[in-house]
Amino acid sequence: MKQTSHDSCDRFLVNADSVRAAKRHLDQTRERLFELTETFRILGDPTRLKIILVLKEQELCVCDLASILDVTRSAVSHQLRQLKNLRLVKFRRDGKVTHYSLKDSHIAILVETAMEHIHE
Amino acid sequence: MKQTSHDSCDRFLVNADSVRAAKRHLDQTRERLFELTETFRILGDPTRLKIILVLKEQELCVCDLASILDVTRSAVSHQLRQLKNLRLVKFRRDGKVTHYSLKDSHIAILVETAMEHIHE
DNA sequence: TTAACAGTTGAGCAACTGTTCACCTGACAA
DNA sequence: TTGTCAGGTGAACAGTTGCTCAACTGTTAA
Repeated sequence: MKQTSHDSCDRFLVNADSVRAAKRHLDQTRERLFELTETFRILGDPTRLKIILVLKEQELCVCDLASILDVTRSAVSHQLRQLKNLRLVKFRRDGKVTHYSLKDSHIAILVETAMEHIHE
Repeated sequence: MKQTSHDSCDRFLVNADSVRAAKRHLDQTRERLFELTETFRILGDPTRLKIILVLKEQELCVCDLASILDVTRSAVSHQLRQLKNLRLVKFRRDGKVTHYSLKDSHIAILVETAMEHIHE
């Protein structure tokens, strides 16, 4: 059976109020929804999550991050750019070396909350 | 310049202790790290996150979810399977209709924590 | 100047992912 | 039985993504 994009069903009219309420509820959080998804998406990659986890403990340079995660400096740099774009990390130049650290504690708190709630 | 997989640099020996400590720290959370990443990855998709957000408020059937999210029932069903696999949602058959709801409050708390910490 | 090094960047590619489509199952009503 | 509806499923496709490679910038030391 062909399923249309709207995909309304016979039950639609029965639950019309609930559905409308849910649509309204989603619409109200629409602005925040994008950055919320982005934040989770960024943390949903093993390399990036590991970067956050180790930066949560100490400031580190790209070279050390590459050594710890066992990937190339290039790979780390690419991922750090994404973390910079989302303003999750900050950096400090010191001669040839660039030291990275978490921009604020919000992301660390989020990861810790997730860890607490995962092994239920 | 060729970057090896291990990508050790001259600074390696200087920070050897920090690097080793970070590696140990990562290794200790290794078991939990997979499910942690999976949880964030699942929430990092707009369709799945919206499903969680509306199920947080009320129990809903596939048909209504499709109507609310404006996608096909098939798309909703595919995503619900992933949420079932991660044990984030539960369902209740009632004749032809399957009602979905959140399995427990952990995921809702996690999403709420994220919302609080995002618009800092 | 020159060489070495830390880090960045864009292109390319292989792997993954979310959606749609078509078809199927199971429940219910006629 | 037959038709209809809610929902599930696999194949296929288009779009995305994370990595590697090669080349580049900027800094430091010889």
